[in-house]
Amino acid sequence: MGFMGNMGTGGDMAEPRWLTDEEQHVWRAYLHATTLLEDHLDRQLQRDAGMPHVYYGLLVQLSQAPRRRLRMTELARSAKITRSRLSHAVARLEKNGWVRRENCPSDKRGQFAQLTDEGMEVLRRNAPGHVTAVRQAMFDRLSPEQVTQLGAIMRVMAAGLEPQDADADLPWLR
Amino acid sequence: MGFMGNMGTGGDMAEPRWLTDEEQHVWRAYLHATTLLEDHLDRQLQRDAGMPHVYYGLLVQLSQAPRRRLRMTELARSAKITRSRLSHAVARLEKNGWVRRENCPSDKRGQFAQLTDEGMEVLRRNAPGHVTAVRQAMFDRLSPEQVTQLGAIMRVMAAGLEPQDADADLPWLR
DNA sequence: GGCTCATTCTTGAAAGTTGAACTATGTAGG
DNA sequence: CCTACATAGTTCAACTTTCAAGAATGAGCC
Repeated sequence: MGFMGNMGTGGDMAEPRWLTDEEQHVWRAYLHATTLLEDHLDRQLQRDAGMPHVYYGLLVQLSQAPRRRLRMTELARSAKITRSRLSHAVARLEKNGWVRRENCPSDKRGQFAQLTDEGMEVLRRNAPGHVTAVRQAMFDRLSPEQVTQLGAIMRVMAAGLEPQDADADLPWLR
Repeated sequence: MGFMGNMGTGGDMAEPRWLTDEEQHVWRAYLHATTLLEDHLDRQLQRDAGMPHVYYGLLVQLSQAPRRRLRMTELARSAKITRSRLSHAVARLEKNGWVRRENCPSDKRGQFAQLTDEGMEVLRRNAPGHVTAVRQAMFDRLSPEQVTQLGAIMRVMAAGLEPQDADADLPWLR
């Protein structure tokens, strides 16, 4: 008996639609691939750049923002992490000298996280290795069609999980 | 200037093949979708079952094993986590009464992790909610073709990241 | 047996994450 | 102005994960 596929009826609980055999296999493959990849990138970046993948992603976001800085909330939103987590992360990156905090003049509650030159340099040094790792794990293994398919699939999933869609199944609240 | 796409040449460092525009978008979508989904499942299970997604996965693995038990190393391998992490996790699950440790008679170093009846019951209670969450996030949003495509893609990626493939690009070592 | 090396699993400390509580500031309405 | 509530960001404690080190057993070889 499984806990994703059909367990048979008989319980007094509402029966969901269990996963088909194919769906179970896809789900398992998804879990394996995503956890292996995230672990792989975490180790690669921890070894080469001295920070986990999420932190590296924060630096990348900042590097692409105007004046290389973003409000904390904005950065948290675009990196898909909580503000609490970001506070800790930025504190650590600041200690490394890769990010600097700045007060927001127009809103005294606000803070900017700004990428320092040193942070930019860390990014420059590690970008080649990181891109290579991503390529070897994903793009060099997939056909062009698969890359396109993956993009479409991931966009659909991400759209369904965006916070603002939390009430998407509660239309009567709108 | 980006750190995944072409940054232009001119550095003294070996230039990797940067990501194309489409690859960058796919990569971004992949990161968003996977982190949003993992966060979503973590919160759902933490709220309903009182444990993170990885721990729930351990119970699922055990529930499908003969006699509902597995050697620690085997469980770690199938769940794609380190033995250290598993040790801590099982300690916690044991404290909850959901897993029990047993000595392996044929190898005195070995330990079995065995799912308790209580653990089985937790699984039973939470399986419907969990499957529903997975379904809403993934299978109910994708076409049958996309599900098949996703399976193929994830299998390719997972295969390339399996530990034993660490030397896959070093054929002269074999 | 005894040596060496591999394997299994655990441990402890440091690092990272979470969720709730908290401070401070902004905003809307009387 | 004042109250009430919302938003921005931080902090604390509890929890989880990682990495390196360690204890115990197994396996091969002389």
